[in-house]
Amino acid sequence: MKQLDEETVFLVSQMFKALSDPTRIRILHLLSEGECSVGTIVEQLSLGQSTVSHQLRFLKNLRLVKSRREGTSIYYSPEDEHVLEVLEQTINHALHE
Amino acid sequence: MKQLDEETVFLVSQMFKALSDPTRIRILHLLSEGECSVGTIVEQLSLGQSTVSHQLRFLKNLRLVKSRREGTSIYYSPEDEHVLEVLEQTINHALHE
DNA sequence: CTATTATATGATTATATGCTCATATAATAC
DNA sequence: GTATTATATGAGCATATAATCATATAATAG
Repeated sequence: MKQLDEETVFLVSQMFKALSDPTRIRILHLLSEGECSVGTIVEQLSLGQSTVSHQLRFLKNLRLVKSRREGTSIYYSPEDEHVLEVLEQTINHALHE
Repeated sequence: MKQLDEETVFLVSQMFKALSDPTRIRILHLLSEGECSVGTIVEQLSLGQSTVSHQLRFLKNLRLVKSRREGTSIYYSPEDEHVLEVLEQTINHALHE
């Protein structure tokens, strides 16, 4: 794997950009423990509703989370196993250093 | 591992921020194949000398690379095995999808 | 000492990012 | 239909980021 083509580098950078923001890290980490409605995320993480919605849209555009509607609530859960693994791996690494 | 403390989240976000920029990804990937002088990086990746120096400083501050001087040249190499693993893992993931 | 080569640094600028506020949409209850 | 609840979206703003340019530093050659 000598030279990286531009598209690959861009894709990889996008993946890591998703994980480079504290708010998104906290949301993904929470979702790694199980599906949550937007409201639950807002409560659990003490974030603004708008902030959470914006970040969820960001994560959904990258296909890192998926959602389903149930009545007036929308439930989110992780969609990309690899990214979740990398996140949890790195959290453990940070915790045990 | 229920709640993440603020410092851990910040550390993790910093790690991923380092990997979230195409230029830094290309530099780290190149270094993963072996030690390089600044000039070599500039040539191999067709980047500005100043750009490379700035990004190397960024990576060095996060202890992701180390350097040694040899005459007027300075040679850089990766320092954090874990981050390098995560990077190569994700590059492979991106390539094979 | 001066000149040359390699690298680092500071300032500037353009763009990207993330939050907040206000408003819009969607589903349900009445 | 209106009211309520849950979520999404657009605009604005403040801050962060990354590239470029010019200049500074460090090591060596002469």
